[in-house]
Amino acid sequence: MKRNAKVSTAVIRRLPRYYRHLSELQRTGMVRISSNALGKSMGLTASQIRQDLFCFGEFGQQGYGYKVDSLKEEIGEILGINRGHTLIVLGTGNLGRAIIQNFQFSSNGFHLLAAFDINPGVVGTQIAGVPVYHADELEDFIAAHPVSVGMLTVPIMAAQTMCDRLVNAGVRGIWNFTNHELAIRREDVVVESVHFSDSLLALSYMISQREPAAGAETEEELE
Amino acid sequence: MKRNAKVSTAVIRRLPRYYRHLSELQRTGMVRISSNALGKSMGLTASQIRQDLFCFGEFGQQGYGYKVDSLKEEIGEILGINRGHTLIVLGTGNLGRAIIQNFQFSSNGFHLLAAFDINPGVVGTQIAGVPVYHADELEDFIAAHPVSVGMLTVPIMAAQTMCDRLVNAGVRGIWNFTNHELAIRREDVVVESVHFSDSLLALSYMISQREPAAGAETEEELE
DNA sequence: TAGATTGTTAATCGATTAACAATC
DNA sequence: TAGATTGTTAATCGATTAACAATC
Repeated sequence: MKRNAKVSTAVIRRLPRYYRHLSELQRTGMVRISSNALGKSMGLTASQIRQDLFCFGEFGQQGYGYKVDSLKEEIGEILGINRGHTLIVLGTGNLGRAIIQNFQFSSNGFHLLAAFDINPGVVGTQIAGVPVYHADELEDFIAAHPVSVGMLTVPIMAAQTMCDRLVNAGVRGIWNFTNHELAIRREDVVVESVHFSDSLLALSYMISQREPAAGAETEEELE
Repeated sequence: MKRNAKVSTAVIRRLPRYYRHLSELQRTGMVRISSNALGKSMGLTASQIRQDLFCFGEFGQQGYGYKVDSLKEEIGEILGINRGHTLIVLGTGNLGRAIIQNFQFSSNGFHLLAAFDINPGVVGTQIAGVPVYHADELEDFIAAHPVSVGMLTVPIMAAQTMCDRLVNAGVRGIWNFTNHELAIRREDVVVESVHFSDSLLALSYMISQREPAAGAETEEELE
């Protein structure tokens, strides 16, 4: 991979893992690490790590390795953690509420501005300090506050409509937790989906591989 | 990819997407589909789809394409949806509760048996009809009921301990929602992690690419 | 039958790994 | 200095795409 060439999604998907592992190393007080040691702890080759970093610049020192602190900072910079990104939540059902209450938006570089819902029982309240507005106010809010990302935790029936409204209002990205495959026309808006069911089905496949096939016990009779 | 050769993770990750798209097509009443049309709707090439399916067998008819119903069934079979997999939930905080209440376990081939917690306020209650037991009872429960997968929605501090207990008790897979990178010794136990922060950081990277760099507006002054 | 589309092999492309000079 | 480890190019490996005979 030549530097400045288009970075592959494989590399992009590893960047947050690097960031997470480096944060962990930092917490344990480790000051420096070699590509070899980092690779071993992450299940990657040293070569791959150096190749990945090579896409973005030079972050190490020959004969020494990488300073944990500064490599973490650099990767955070690449990921856009210091860009002041903002986020709003669409849908404060169980999942939306759970993520608002538990997820560390700020340590991932996002400022959670507000949530939106249509349920009169929650509109006007706060969830973990985050104000909940009526969905009717969405466009006005975005016009008044720059919003980088809209997080979708609405019922699947409302997903595409709310997505369209977010895109039209000018958000840069959609963080989609619904099971709907969102259709986006604009080239400059990115969708990132968290599909729980894809994840569980992949796990289902993997554990099924080491099991006797369903109904295999009857094979004996057939022989 | 030769048939019966080891199936790559890239293929495994696409299988649930096929399943999801075929379910969607089925819902819209579509009876047959060609690899070409399916590819177009999923953003894949027809070649890739046929190559993927070739790993597992022959599911289409020359000159006709694939029957949506039966291809969905076949892929479900490959994913292990009909194997009677079972699941328990560890940790009934916001996230655990949200997933218990919202996620369609049964349509993904899993039977949700029970949840476990240590909070006296929830132990002994039910969540969406699922009984909540004390974590102390975990091993006894698994000994009495075959459990395929343990879902981890515990606080990060408890993640590794509960993971170890699940593995020792004999589960086949861990569905990990904590931010902890679980260490597993046994070769025959699979971990599948849903890392919200990896997902959001990847999105952060993608939206940052099309923005002026942070502080770019000062460059003018430097020239 | 003719047209369409699969199953499957071969070709291409891209990602990972290996190698090593540069250098701390 | 000698040893270690990076940055970077080259080699290898694997995944995707192309091609086409088989056949519905």
